[in-house]
Amino acid sequence: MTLATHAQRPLRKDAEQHRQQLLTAAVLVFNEQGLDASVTEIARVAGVGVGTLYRRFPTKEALVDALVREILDTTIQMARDALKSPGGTGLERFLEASSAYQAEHAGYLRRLWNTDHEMVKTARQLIARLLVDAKKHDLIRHDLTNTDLSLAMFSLLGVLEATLPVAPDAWRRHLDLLIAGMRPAASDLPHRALSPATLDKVLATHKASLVSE
Amino acid sequence: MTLATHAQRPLRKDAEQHRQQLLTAAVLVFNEQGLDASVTEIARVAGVGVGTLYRRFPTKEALVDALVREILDTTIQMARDALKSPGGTGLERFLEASSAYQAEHAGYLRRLWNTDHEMVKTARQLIARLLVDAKKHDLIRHDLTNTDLSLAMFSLLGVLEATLPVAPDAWRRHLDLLIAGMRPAASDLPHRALSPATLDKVLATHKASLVSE
DNA sequence: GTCTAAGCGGAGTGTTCACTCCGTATCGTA
DNA sequence: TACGATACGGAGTGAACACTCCGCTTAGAC
Repeated sequence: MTLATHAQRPLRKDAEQHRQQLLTAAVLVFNEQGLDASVTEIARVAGVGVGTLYRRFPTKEALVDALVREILDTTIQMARDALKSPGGTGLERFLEASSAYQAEHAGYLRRLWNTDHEMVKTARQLIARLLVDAKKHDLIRHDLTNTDLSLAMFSLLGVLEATLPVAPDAWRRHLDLLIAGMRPAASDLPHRALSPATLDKVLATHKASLVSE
Repeated sequence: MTLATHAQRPLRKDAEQHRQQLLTAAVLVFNEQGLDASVTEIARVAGVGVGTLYRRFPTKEALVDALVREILDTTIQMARDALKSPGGTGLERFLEASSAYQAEHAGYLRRLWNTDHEMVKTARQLIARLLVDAKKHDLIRHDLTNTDLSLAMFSLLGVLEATLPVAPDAWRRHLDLLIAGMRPAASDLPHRALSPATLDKVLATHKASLVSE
């Protein structure tokens, strides 16, 4: 939860506390109002001035980035934990746990998979291992790919964004459906999966469009 | 494609033409830049002044509404056509056809299911009939509900929004997965489906949040 | 051809943001 | 306790946007 990332010299005690208050407030406000929430509002909720916010985070973008790192951090940890699950059940565990966690941060989830950071690569590699493991135990159909799982994430995001305020658990039912579709079956899925290279391009482009607007 | 909706007295010939140009331009621009695209840009692409745009559509919201009606109109027609399909295959046909069509209007799809208009009710009733028919022929699992289909729509929207510019067909693969999950299976989906009433509330709230921001 | 209701363009208006600047306050060391 | 480095607040700035207003233009009825 603390997510250090201290650069060089540690912050003064009060400054560090304000930094934490800002991060907490940002989570709260973004979840309530979405990414369009104003920085002024975040500062207000945190109980500090906008000046303080901007001394700690040079742009609004940087603030969101810090939150995203925090999510990625937790997600990676969840994937690592899931790898210890017996009998190839790790993937399903991970999908459920990470969705539940992400449901609490849906306000800025779109930024999650669109960062260049090493962390995204790490997360995707871990998930790939979960998929291999699940296939090995015949819990998941063999024609399912890593890119399919990425699409499934976007799909859950779409459901989350639509339902969260009113039906905070609706994503569970949808995940049920997705997992049912992932089970081994007599015939392969009709269309070809996205290539990893294409998916990378998707993520890169998506990021660009989020920034430009 | 023409979507009359003339109020009382017909528009002057040039005015009607400008109206069409504006609608066409709006589709183009919203698809390229999303709903945040500026009204000025739409007018520019249409080759008219902003004044003209505002004489035809009193607010930006009204312009989007006109586009949404156009999509709903087509979607309803597709559902009607699908009902004529033999052997309970109508639902799958409809899901594919309407997704393909909606992929060309992804820029403002979020507004689709959030209008109060009679058309949404009509569309949902038709889709419900498609579902009943598919179940009758044992093509779709019996514990699947209408609200599940709505969630599936949001899910596809999430995929579309993320992939469209780079991989315009990615949604097909995801739809494959969804449909695979909808097939009859030995056990029911673990979690309970959303009630229709809750879904209605979801849509209403979603709309409100779109307007306020 | 004339006349007028209908339509037009785009500068202007008010508002909302992200972000900056600087006079003041506080931390923490000696 | 004193003092410099660090941090603070929030008014101010410029840009972007939705929407309005009004002097000019044009369609189309006679």
